[in-house]
Amino acid sequence: MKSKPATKLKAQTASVNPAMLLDNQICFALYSTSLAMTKVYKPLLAELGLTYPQYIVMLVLWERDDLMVSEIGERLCLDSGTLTPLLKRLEENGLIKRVRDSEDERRVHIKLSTAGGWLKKSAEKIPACILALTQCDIPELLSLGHELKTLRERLTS
Amino acid sequence: MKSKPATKLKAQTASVNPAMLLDNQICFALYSTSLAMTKVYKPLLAELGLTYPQYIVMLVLWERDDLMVSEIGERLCLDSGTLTPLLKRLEENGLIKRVRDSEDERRVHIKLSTAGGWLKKSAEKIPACILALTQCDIPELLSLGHELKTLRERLTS
DNA sequence: GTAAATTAAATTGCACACAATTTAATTGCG
DNA sequence: CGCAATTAAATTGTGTGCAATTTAATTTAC
Repeated sequence: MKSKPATKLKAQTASVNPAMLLDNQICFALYSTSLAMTKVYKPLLAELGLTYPQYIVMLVLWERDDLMVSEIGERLCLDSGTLTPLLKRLEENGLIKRVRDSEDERRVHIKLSTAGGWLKKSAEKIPACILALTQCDIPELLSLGHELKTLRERLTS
Repeated sequence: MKSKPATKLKAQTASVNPAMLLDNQICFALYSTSLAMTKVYKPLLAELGLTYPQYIVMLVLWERDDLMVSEIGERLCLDSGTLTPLLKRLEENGLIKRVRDSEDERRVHIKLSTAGGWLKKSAEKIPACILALTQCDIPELLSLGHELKTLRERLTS
C-alpha cells in the first residue's frame, strides 16, 4: 500500500469524523433494534388483535387493574395525546372499560373487561416465543436490559 | 413476616409470571429508551430544522452522496412508504434533490443540495452534545452498541 | 366565597412506520 | 418479438408519538 499525497490525506481525514458515522451512533442502534423487535412481535400480537403499544398497556393492567390514564402514562412514558386514542381503540375492541371518577370528574379509570382479563391467558405464551426468536440467553438479555434502563434513567433525568 | 395460607400463596404464585412483568421485558427497555433518546435529540435537531428520521437520512447522505431511495431504505431498515414522504419534505426544505434516473425511469436518485452539504458543518457538534447528555463513558456505549447490533442481526435474520 | 391557578383528559396538527396495493418501467422467457 | 414476471417508488389507510392547545373540573389564594 502506498501512502497518498499529504494534501489528499488531510482532506480525507477532515471529512471522516467517526462520530458522524451512522454505525457509530448509539441512537441508531437503539432506534433500528427497537423497530426490528416490534416487527418480531407483530405477527404474535396480531393473533390477539393487539398492536405493540396496546400490548404494553395491557401488560400494565394485568399487573394492576384500575389505573388512571395518567398512571399508565407515567409507567409507559406516554402522554394523553398518545394514550387517549389508543385506549378508545382498546375499549372499542372490548378489552377495557373507561370509567369517569365520580369524585373527580376529570379523572378516567381504566379497567380490564372480562375479555381483557381472559386475554392474559393467551398472552402468557408470548415472552417465551420472543426469547426463542432473539436467540439470546437469559444472562445476556438481563445485562442488556439493565444497561438500557440505566441509559434511559440518565436521559430522562 | 408471617407466611400466608398455602391456598392464597399458590393463587398469588400462579398470577405472577415474571416473564409477563413489563420491567422484565427487553422489548420495553428498548422501546422506552429509544423514545427517550429521540426526545433528547429533538431540541438539538430542531435548530437544524430536522426530525430524527430526517437526521439519519442526512447522515447516510453525508457518508455517501447520491443514493437510490431503496439504498437508503436498506441502510436504515425503512421502506418507501416511510421514505417517500420524508424525502419530499427534505426536498421542500431545500436539503436534497430528487432526480429520476434517465436510464431507468423507475429509480430516483437522492442527492444533497448545496445547503444540505453545508448543514453537515452545523450537525458536527451534535454527537458530542449527545454523548455529554447520556452521561456514559465511551467503552460503555461501545459495548451497548455492539450488543444492540448483535440483537438486531438476530431479529432480522 | 370567588377569581386565578392548577390539574386531567381530550383535541388538533404534523411526522413517522408499515402493511397492502397501485403505477409505471424494465427484464426475461418462450 | 410480445407478454408475463419482476422491480422501484408512490399511494392508501391505520396506528402511533408528541408538542401545543383546549376543555372541564378542582384547588388555592386572597
